Amino acid sequence: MSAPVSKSPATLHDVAREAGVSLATASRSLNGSARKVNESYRLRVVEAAQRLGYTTNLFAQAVAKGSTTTVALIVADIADPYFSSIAAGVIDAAGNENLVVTIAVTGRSSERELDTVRALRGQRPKVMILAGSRTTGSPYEEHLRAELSSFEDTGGKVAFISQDAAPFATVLLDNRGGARDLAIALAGLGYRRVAVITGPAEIRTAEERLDGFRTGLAEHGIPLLPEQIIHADFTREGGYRGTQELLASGAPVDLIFAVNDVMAVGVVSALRDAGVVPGQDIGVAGFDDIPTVRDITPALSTVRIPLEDVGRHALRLATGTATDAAAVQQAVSTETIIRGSTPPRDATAG
Amino acid sequence: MSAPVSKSPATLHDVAREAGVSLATASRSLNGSARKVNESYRLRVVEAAQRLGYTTNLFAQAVAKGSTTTVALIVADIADPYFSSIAAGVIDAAGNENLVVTIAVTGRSSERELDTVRALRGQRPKVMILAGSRTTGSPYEEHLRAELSSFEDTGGKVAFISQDAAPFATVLLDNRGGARDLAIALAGLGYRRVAVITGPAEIRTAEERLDGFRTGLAEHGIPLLPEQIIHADFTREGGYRGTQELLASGAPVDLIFAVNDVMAVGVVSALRDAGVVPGQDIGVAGFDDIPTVRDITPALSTVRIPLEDVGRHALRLATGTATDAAAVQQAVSTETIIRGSTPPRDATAG
DNA sequence: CTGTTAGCGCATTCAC
DNA sequence: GTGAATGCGCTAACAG
Repeated sequence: MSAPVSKSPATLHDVAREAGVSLATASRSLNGSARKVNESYRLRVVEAAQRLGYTTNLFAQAVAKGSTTTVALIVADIADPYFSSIAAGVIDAAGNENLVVTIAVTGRSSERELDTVRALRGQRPKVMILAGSRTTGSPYEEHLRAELSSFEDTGGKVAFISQDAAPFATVLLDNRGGARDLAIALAGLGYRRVAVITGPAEIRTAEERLDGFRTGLAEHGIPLLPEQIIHADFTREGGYRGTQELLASGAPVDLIFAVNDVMAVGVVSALRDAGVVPGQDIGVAGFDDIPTVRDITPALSTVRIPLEDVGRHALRLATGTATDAAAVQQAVSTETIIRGSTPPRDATAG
Repeated sequence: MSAPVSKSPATLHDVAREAGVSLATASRSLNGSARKVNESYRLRVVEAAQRLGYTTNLFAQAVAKGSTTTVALIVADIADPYFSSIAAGVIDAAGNENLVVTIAVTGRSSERELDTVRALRGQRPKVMILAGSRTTGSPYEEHLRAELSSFEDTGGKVAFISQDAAPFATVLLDNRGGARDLAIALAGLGYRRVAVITGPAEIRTAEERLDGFRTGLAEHGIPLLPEQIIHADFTREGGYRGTQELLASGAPVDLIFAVNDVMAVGVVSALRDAGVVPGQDIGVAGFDDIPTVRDITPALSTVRIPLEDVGRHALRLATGTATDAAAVQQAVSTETIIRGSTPPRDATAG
């Protein structure tokens, strides 16, 4: 017994024949164009298509029209809530414009990022959105820019999320300002001996947040010495290990700022595992306001970034749907959020 | 001054001309085929391509070959860690086979799911992976199956994640068995008065877990009465509200089982907000073992599903890369994980 | 092994 | 308005 022969999908040609009209008429009545086809014909075509289970072959359409309906999104790690929230926003906005989004991950490797961009160009996406944070000093950065420029030269559009990546469109995250505001708020709560757990030095987002935080502290006359800064992976594990390292050093601390929430979550767990009560013995703050930080104990103080909006923004910026037509950069406002992880210091300190 | 004219991307034709060879030779040396082209020619072609910044137009390639390198992944909500973890697995496995994955979200609407599948068919993906859990009694289910069957008839392959969706390939999640084992473990710890916060009745995953849990309890002679079962949204908020409802009812409970971790997280927060200490006053357990449940307090007891593996599995199942060639269904083993949210009852109860 | 030619499925310009 | 013919970028026979 032979397996059922796999028929190939119905083509526009089939539909036209079934409806007894020409290929051209079928095309016109099914897919856009300056519609000027007799309603009765149109109906017959639509019905024939229905009967045959016809679906436009987007690839073929793309080849014929020379343009696609694809947007490529490149993230470091889709399982990271930071990126998955942004992805949700991008996908949502894309849906509104009838665009399909393909997602690729780089695992935070600049090399893979470059490879990915190159591979994705084969898709001839209408736009490419790079959500990973930029690194400094990577030998691939330059090639990446070249690749992206070439992509734009050939009709594509790219949008970055994070820091300024001129000449490309960018949804600017105010890392410095947000961190500065947070530092000021925290200083106002009475924290004085702070440590920062940051990411690898090449990650610009980490550096900017560290820098902004330092600035804010300085405004309150609080120093941030090199030994109070610990570099670790930009992940939950990084935050965890960084905290262990900090604790081991015996440095007196009343506050730990982790440059992103995912790390901060690791900080909180590490503290607890070490018998230190987060929020009580030591304050903890993060950055991003990912969904889970409301649910850990104590709830985490952080800097809110409207992640989904950022994703939506990026897409609209790239497709030119953004209301602010001229804007090639859109800054997103951040908001300091104080929760239980950083109670007023004078009230809780021993 | 005029804006730079957007050149169109270099075509294979351009490359061939630049290299002084025929179109066919260029094609052969650049993209696969049974390679048998003179090395010196190949080199010239490759260099020319490099010089022109040529990238294969995957769309055109797809049209010509009649097959694509796309896999479509359909999830309820990409920002939900359950789905984003699965997505990470799918993307990872896809990368190994040089496949690009496009993601679409349904927001848990069967109607949108159907629409999405239809739309995605236009992409002529090699495989379609449906990760959302199935619903029962939806008028769209039938249409969905028809659409998917038609998709398979025309050469596509579909894979489901969750419950049996014959005749389609499925990565089977042992919801019943996992929940049963959990119930048994929990009963063994001394819990007796349990409540379950489950999802909408149409969601099969929720029903299966509820059912399995009930079975496990029954084996210990513990009943699960209707009034001890609360239906809520399949989300964090659902868990939160369901708990409020439960608390308001005044029913005496020593354990709450939420049918998924995301809901369980809501349960824990609701308890805490109500002044009830989770894990101490009332035990809490979930299902899935999403990453964050390790980091909430107390850490959540749950049933572990290797989410990323599930994603990888699904892809391999669909592409036929699965080692177990004959398998059209792959069951994934679950593991009961007891953490701080369900300490031995006799030791903690007042 | 290389070049020529004919499609792939669709959009579109051009006559009718 | 409608249909026939051409081309999009590429692959796959097909000859040389």
